[in-house]
Amino acid sequence: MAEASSGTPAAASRTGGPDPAALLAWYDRHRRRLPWRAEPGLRADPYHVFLSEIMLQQTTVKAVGPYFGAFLARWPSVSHLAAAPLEEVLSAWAGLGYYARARNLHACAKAVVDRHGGRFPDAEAALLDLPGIGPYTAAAIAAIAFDRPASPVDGNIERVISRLYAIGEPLPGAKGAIKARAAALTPPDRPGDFAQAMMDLGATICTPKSPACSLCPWMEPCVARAEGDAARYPVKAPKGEKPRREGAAFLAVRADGAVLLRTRPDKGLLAKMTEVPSTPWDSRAGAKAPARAEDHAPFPTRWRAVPGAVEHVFTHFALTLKVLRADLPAATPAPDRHRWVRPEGFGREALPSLMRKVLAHGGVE
DNA sequence: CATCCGTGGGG
DNA sequence: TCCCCAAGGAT
Repeated sequence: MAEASSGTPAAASRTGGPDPAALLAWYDRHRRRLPWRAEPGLRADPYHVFLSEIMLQQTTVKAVGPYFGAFLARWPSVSHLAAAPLEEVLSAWAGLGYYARARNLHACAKAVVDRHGGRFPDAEAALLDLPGIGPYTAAAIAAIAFDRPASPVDGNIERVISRLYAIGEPLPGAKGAIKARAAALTPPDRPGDFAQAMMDLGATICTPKSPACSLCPWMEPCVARAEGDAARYPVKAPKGEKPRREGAAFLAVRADGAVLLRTRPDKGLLAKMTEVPSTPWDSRAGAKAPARAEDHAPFPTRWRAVPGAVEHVFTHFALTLKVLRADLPAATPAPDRHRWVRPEGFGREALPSLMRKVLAHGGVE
């Protein structure tokens, strides 16, 4: 066991396996500079690591950048974030998607303050107990922020490991084997850098479609590369069809420019986010005698169809939304649980991208 | 273990 | 155009 885990090039050539030191050397030369990362050799702020890791879940580095900066400027510490109203966190998060992350981010900040005195725990198990922090994020924070011997496995690392060892079992079944391989490779001295090195390798060299194997520090030990087609890993289970739903949104616009909005329910899709009132979204297959859209209108008036429609794709279904617009006097009152909001106030609303599309399609803003 | 949960960009 | 994907978690 001791010889297999020694990270010297000699040991690697003896065993034929990948050498962690080779990857770390590559990382020291080619690491990405990212807003949440510390300078080489320094340890990143746990709050920065936490915030970035939550934002980066299923989300690209490019998309996260502006949000990370805005959050850090507005809430410089976990205590500031914990003290913020949830509505403000949601409106700041609007557009980034997966809004349960924002709710959990806020709940987690409060838990860190309440249960840990405002300091993040450094133990993986304690991190795992926090809302919104799962196996990946717990290991990532432990390794990156505290240099604890943890082995986070994200999509990048799944891809790198599955190619390195040519793991033919499809995901997600292969996750256990991949995690075991990753843990076995993790060097005890630089676990945080090693995790980030694997992610950088996956993001810049060992990419999903056409990996740049000739530039890879692990080209020689990579079994998939030796087979000749690294891109066929990781093997994944086939995906099902994406159903389609449709509905209509009611864009009521007052003479003073205010638009009628409301807050979505506490659970489910876009929970607690702001929406333009709309009909339920029905799957078009089973709807044979759909009720008239006007039956779901916030109030009876002359609704006029805006030409065209809004198309939006969620993770598990695609949506076509017609927009019905009505122009009303400035004195029109808001129905129960609705509110009038002028465009200057949109920035304080938790408007998801779909609702931005609806507003734009209806000629607002 | 399967499903739900957003969004925007790239091949 | 369409499909895939991006530092996953909760239930």
